[in-house]
Amino acid sequence: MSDESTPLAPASQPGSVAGAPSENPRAPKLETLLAAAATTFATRGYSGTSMRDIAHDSGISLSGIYYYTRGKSSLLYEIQSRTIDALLASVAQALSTVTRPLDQLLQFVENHTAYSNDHPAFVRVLSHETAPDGTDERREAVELKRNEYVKVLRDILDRVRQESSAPVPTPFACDMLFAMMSGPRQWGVSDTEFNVGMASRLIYDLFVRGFTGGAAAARP
Amino acid sequence: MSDESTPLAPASQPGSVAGAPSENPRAPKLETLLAAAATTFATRGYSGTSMRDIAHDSGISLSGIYYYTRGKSSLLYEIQSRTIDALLASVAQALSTVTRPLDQLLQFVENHTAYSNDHPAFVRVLSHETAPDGTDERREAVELKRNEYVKVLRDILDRVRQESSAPVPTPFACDMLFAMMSGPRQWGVSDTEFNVGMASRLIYDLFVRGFTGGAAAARP
DNA sequence: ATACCTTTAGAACAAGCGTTCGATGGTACG
DNA sequence: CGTACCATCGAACGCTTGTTCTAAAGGTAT
Repeated sequence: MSDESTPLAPASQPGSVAGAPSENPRAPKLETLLAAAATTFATRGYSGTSMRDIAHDSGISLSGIYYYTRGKSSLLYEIQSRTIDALLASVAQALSTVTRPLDQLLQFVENHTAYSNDHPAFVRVLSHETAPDGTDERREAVELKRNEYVKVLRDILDRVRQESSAPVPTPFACDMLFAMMSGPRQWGVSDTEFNVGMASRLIYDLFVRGFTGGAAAARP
Repeated sequence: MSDESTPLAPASQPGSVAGAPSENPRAPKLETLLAAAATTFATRGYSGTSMRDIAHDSGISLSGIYYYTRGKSSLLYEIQSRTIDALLASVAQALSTVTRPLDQLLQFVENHTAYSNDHPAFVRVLSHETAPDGTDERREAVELKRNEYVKVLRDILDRVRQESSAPVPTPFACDMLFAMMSGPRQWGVSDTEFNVGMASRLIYDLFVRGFTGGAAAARP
């Protein structure tokens, strides 16, 4: 059913870290293309974005895009896949430095908020957009890894709950926290701008005080 | 510039309340149409929804739609306009019953959560979708009323803050609370299903305990 | 039966869509 | 110089889009 004619690129790590570019010569332009596509997807939505829009925004000609990617839905998949991979990797590294549940929670919040602040378009596309093309094992793969990411937070919350006998059920609290962290804001875009550290600390404080019975605080 | 040839309908109240249908004879079918459009917009997105999709889902023929509405973007505007009007009306009524800030906050949360639960598609379209057609005074009208709705909550939070000397800035807290209330959840759809009252109470408790220093509770 | 108004739907339109094709210029190596 | 390969692009394809046109069916009053 599926034609895997062009190998097209094994895909390096997503975090836009300058690693070893010698492996795939056309990787850097792919990166540019994905960044432009992510921005346009994030602002206009997947269905609201045409390939001509992406061509215009990326500076690559319409037909030139197909030299780097297999099509529109592949662009979306690549963006989502790289983003969730990067989130999983960076949160794993962040969590390895602390052990106490509340400290791990703070690490998770800070890591997620920071990444969302650094790559807003990518995170927005990951959490808000979905390919309507349907029958795809690739979408399921992204879904799987996203559940993995959610499970990391849920496990942390479970441990926090055991320590402090929190009254709010864990899955529900998990949803609430993700909702708080998933900027940009939908309703009343607050004119006051915070730096990333301030915002993540506010979210952490607000949530932990509400989740546990008021006994907050964590200091690594 | 704008052609207002067809009067088309002064539009009754949105809450799908059976009032006096004698005023506009084609109102009931318009209601059906809007409901179908809202559901499809909510699931497939505005750009991802074709007029043929709406025709199929509503049971009205493609060209028949244009007898009831002026076009696709008018459908979106009508949905959003009616929804924000209904939200403003119902929250005004709910707030008139109580005076203490914390009680008003609880009323707001319960009202918004209940309405979102009763008309999920409409609220989702209101908060997530935007007409890309651009130059429209109608979009600005919706935006204005939405800001009005946000201001209601912000004012309540200001009063709560004055009473309890909360450490979190009000606009930020307002965004957080809206994020918590704006279901359906984006990340890890919690398998546990609550009834509406339980969910709104959980959100209220979680938020108030985090916003104020832990002194929660309100009982009307 | 005639005239009129409301409501519906099939057919068609131009514009825009994702995607493909063939051709072009540019290096690298014989 | 010639050949092969890589990167790139304009033009075009078939299809879907939102919208309009035209005609006809159903109902009621004359």
